[in-house]
Amino acid sequence: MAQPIPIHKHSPLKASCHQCSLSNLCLPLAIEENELDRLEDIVQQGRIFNRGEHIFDQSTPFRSCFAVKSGSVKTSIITESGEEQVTGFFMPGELVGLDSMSSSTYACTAKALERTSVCEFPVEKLEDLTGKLPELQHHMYHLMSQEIQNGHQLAMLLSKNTAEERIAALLLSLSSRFQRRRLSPTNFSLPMARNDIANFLGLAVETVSRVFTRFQNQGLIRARGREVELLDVEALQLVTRDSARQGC
Amino acid sequence: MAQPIPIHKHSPLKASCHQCSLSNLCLPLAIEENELDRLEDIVQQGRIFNRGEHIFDQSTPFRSCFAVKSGSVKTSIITESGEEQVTGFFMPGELVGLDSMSSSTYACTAKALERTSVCEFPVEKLEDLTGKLPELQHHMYHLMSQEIQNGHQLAMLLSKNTAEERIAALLLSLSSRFQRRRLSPTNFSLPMARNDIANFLGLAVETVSRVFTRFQNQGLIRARGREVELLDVEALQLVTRDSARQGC
DNA sequence: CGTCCGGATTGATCCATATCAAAGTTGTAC
DNA sequence: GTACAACTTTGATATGGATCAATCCGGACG
Repeated sequence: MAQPIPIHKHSPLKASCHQCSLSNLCLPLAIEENELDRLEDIVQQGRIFNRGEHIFDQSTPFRSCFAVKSGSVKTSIITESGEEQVTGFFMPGELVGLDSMSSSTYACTAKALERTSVCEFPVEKLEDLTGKLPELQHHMYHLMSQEIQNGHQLAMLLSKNTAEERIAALLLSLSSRFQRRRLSPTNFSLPMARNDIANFLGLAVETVSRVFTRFQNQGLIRARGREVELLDVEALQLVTRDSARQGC
Repeated sequence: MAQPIPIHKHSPLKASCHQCSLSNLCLPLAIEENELDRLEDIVQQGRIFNRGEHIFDQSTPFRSCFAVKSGSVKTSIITESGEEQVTGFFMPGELVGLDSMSSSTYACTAKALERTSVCEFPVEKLEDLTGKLPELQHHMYHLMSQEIQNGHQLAMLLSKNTAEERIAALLLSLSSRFQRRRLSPTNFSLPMARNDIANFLGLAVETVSRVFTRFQNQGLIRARGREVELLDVEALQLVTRDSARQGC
């Protein structure tokens, strides 16, 4: 019997960091061209997940970090009682799993929000490599530190800002992340449901919905379902700084 | 003219990680006895700050991480508008500044909550050293990852939990951190003001105060000013899991 | 082409916590 | 010991967003 060609699992198209369009965002960013092979030696490319599939969950033994190659990923913590707290959204070029480097199983659950492909970096090998490439080590510290800062930023949003401010901030964050990938910063499609936005921002779905329509009525955005157009970026930025204006 | 003896700055009592009582909590934790010298070579010990003094702020160029040796430290972000968001409290054995490793100036402001001494680890040297000691590198990843998780935990608390749950969680967190240092887990003195607690937990001071008295009336704690005694730890744990119970 | 179903929107009501206001308390400097 | 300043507590009121309850929409599928 002829084996069907195993598209994803066993054709690990080695050596494509070199030609990956995300090499200026992802880990290769920190590596000299001539050292890139060493990263390619440890990466497992091309794993694909359909919308809704888990890349890992809190019971999976922690082995690897994952770089999003295409699609998008939602991470969340599920409490004993089944409650979910969305902790982040990850877009192409971003690294998922850094929060788990202190645990034996993953610290969160990662789910593909759409058809998503990821590159897998086994941490043991990654740590070996960062021990040899100071630039890469530095970059890892950089990424982790940024993730800590993101957390603080989120905490700030949650504890001090109104629903409108939180949503404006999220839209602008997404916008700038699309822009980094040279996609339109004003015209994009949200990878996540209203529910996920609500959960992430500590709001009720209904509130998210209402704020979207309010923004729409004020001419700040145009939104139909997940399609969003930012009509007035400056005004949105003003919204996020409203808490600032209180002081004046 | 005889120079006065420069107590802190130039008598860097080299080599005291060896005999430091926190060596099982702090960075030495990850290092073999015989490699400990290499850490001591880069650490600057014994800097002392009085209550209210800044160890660094957001305009200070980022150079070093600081391990708390005694006392305690509050970190917070100050926004352009002067608003403060407390991002964490650090106790002896804990490392301050990990969130800044992606920036040229510190990402937050660190202030001594009481008379506090810290050990300074210049990051440049620290990165060199972690490149050579895989165990230490691993430990750095571990610490940073934990800080990310703390952030997620806090976000969860802020977005899903009531005032009582948040405060119970903080008390229990402090309790277990005192315990790690072999101090009483039920009888301690809060290093921070009600205001800082409120800010950290996204509450108004008045609410914090009210919850403290409510807990007291319920016989969960005894509190006079900053002195706290946890009378019923199990009940407090139940409080933090109240959100869980909703689901049953 | 209708039906069904999950997600999204809209409306009405309620509540936890903020906010405002005023004492009380503690520490500390003189 | 007195007095100021900073912190804490307590009370009364207001409100942003949660919650409850329909209804609406769009896409998958028979």
